Amino acid sequence: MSKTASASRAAGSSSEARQPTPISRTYSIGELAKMFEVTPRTIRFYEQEGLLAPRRQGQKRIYREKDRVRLKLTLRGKRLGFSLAEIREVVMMYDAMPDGNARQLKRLLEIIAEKRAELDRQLEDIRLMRLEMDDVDRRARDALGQLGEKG
Amino acid sequence: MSKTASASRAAGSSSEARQPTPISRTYSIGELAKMFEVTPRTIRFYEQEGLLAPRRQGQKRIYREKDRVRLKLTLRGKRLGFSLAEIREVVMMYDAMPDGNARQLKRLLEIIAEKRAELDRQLEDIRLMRLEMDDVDRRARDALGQLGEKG
DNA sequence: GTCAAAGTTTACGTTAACGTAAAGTGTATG
DNA sequence: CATACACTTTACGTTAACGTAAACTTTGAC
Repeated sequence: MSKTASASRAAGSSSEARQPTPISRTYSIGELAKMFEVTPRTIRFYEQEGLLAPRRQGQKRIYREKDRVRLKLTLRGKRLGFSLAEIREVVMMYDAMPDGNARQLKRLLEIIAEKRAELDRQLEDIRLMRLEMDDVDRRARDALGQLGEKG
Repeated sequence: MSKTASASRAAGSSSEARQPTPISRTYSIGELAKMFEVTPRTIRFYEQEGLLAPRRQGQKRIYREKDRVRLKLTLRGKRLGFSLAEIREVVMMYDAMPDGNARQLKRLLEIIAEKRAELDRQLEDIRLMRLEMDDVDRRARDALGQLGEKG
């Protein structure tokens, strides 16, 4: 939010040989960190908070596609102002889904509905804030114009 | 964000006599607090952080329309995940506008552009998150349906 | 083998945004 | 006049989300 992080668009070379299993490669913590512009510390912290659960190869953490996706979703949630606790709630429910009982599933639907309502509120907030910024923008340009004329 | 604050819709009695100056009434800190569902402490804190500057009547803080609007904007910014420092930046620039020099005005326009870009990123994040939630929702309902059939 | 790079654990530090408690002031009301 | 209520200042406490430092292991390169 306050990071001014310009989204890094890594240009993939289009001449890569098709992988046999293009979906199931793994990542080190450093790779993920660079990929998402966070520190390894952050990723370990998310694990500690129950948001990630990478395999181990000896001592080292091995991240799979699923982990990468989870990290992506987590960071997206963060950008939208959700707390890690809130994000975990959704993520864990989602994982518990396949064998979930009716009560759990209904709870999940409830949570989803809540989050959706919050997103809707955010959309409205964004809309209003944009209007205000348009106004400020216009005034500033006007003022600049005035300065130019009589300057 | 994590407050589950249901927006309180205060039903205004429609039989109030028309105020002579309907726009320039004042508010106590408690009134504003209730109005926006925050504590007085929060409002005082925002003042301390340079986001509000109410008049005083003796020792007591007197808030005017302008202050109320500022508080509203501040809370909106917060809901969108902006820090108080970021919010202050915009608000103070805005206030310095009328007599602003060209450099300040351009700086303001820059800030506005940055914030706008951030809002756009948020819109995209919301869009993606919604898609994912739609998916989770559908799966959960399917699973519930299955349980109902073979239950 | 050794050196650098990347990884690990443990633990204390930091910042933002308030919460909470104590102690005092002002005023309207029974 | 006493009491209740809303307000004030001062100051220490708390939580989330990491940062940072220290000390150690693993691993590929030379």
